[in-house]
Amino acid sequence: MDKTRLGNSFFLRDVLDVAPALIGKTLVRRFNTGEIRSYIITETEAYRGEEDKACHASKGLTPRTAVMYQPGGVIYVYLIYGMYWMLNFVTSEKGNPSAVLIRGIEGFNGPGRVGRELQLDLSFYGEELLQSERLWVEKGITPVGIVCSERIGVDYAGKKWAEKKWRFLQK
DNA sequence: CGCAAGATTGGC
DNA sequence: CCAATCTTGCGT
Repeated sequence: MDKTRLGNSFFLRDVLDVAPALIGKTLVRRFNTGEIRSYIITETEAYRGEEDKACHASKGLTPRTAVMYQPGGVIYVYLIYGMYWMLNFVTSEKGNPSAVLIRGIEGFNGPGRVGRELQLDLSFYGEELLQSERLWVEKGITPVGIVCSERIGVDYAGKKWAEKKWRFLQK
């Protein structure tokens, strides 16, 4: 096991700490062909607990959100608009359903493009980042600067939650 | 059981 | 502006 792979202690923190900390980290994907590609994470968004109306866990514990109730360090993927797989990492301790959406990696901006590049599918749901042979996160670079802004596409959650500046990106 | 909307993207 | 494409949650 690689020494630089980020373990559960990295993800067992508040999602508002983990989301910005992921900027500059290295996302590693080992494809079925055996090819390994690495990408620097450039943009993330935090979704924080049942009270966050923009977070899927605001619907409570369902088959879809169940993985978010696990301890941090596992993968949460879901299909949106029938064609895009969104990549998320669960954070926080067990029972505090939060996750970080990976909105951008170097060369690929937008969560849909990220999922397409990484060739994600439902089989990644619940996979542990510390154990996975095909997707994990490693120590990366020190970002020169991180800026935050409002999350994208969550107006439906109402003003209180839509205006939270929980989107983080490399300056 | 039907249906509207979605943490999006790309084309017209 | 709007279609693609399908899962999910909610209303009936």
